[in-house]
Amino acid sequence: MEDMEALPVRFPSRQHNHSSCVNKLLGDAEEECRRQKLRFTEHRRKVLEIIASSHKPLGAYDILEQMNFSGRRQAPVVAYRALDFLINLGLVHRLNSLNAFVACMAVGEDHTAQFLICRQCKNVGELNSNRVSERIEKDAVEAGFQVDRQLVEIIGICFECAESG
Amino acid sequence: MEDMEALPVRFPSRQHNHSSCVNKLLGDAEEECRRQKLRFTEHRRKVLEIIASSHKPLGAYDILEQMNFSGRRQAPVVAYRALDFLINLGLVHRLNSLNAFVACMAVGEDHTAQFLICRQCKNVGELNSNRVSERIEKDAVEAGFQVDRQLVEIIGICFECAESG
DNA sequence: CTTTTAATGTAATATCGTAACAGTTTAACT
DNA sequence: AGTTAAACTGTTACGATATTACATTAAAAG
Repeated sequence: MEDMEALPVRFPSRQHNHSSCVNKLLGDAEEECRRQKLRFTEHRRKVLEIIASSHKPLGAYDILEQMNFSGRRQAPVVAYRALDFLINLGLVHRLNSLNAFVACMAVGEDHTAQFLICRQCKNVGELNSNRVSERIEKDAVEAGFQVDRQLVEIIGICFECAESG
Repeated sequence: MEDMEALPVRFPSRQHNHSSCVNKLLGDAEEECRRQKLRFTEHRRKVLEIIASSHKPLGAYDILEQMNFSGRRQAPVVAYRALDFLINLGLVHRLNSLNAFVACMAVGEDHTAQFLICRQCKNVGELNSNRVSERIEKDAVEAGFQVDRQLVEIIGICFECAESG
């Protein structure tokens, strides 16, 4: 028997308002850092803000370009350090097939994620299907493998691009 | 009701014989190229041979190191060109989380693959679970996404490593 | 046997990511 | 407050991964 619950999925629609995403995410980050007694420093805030302002994945060097605080160019390591922190907190995800980063769309929900990458508009959505993650877990175990982590990236065409040809 | 067929999975055991893998794969490659009227050149053969001789994923530069034909070092692009060719033929897979390449273990079976990456011994196995790929396909479609390609990498501990501590 | 297509050789360069280490800030503890 | 330990930052240098561009050669198709 199929599970009939609605499938949690977030795919950014074309005209949706980024600034509310950004604010929500910054708020979540602050709260999470307070809870875990971690420091939400300027670099970290800035990087999160940059990533959250785009639903297209950004490379580390794209992010760097937007970090020129006082005309001064930051060293790559600055971006990577902030990214590592944000990824560990679960606020940012890394897309391995693109060497790029996106903001998490389901912060704090203790979710597994599968990424939906539209090869036309380049937007990235997040599918949070427990059915998928459980299926992978079960089959891996059946094959004698102990799973730590799943990386699932799905390349294709999003709803809006399919409609508009 | 669950599908009770055996789950196709290939994980290289520690003492298995590489040279038979290599020979099988080279044979498959030749046949496939004949069928598709493609050229199985020296570079391509050599790269496939190198990759097939290892069940640990190899980086492009690892492969290059083993391509020094006449003491002469090849340019990176030589390896990448051969890799592209072999990947398109389905003889080699790319592991995005490692920037590395492994030989396909199920050539010609028209399979989808999920990769099992042991973080201890670094060996990589191939799980060919239609249940997984169909679950992903279904859920993505339900989420309004048209799937072209799935990239699934599973990080964990393989059977042999789990046993031997 | 010539035309066209595919593959190679070669150099240069772009892109992505990390190591190492000195200096500074912050938190925690007398 | 003053001291210590831990975390963060600044800076330089470098390593690893991957692609572009273009001239040349080899193979297949006509």
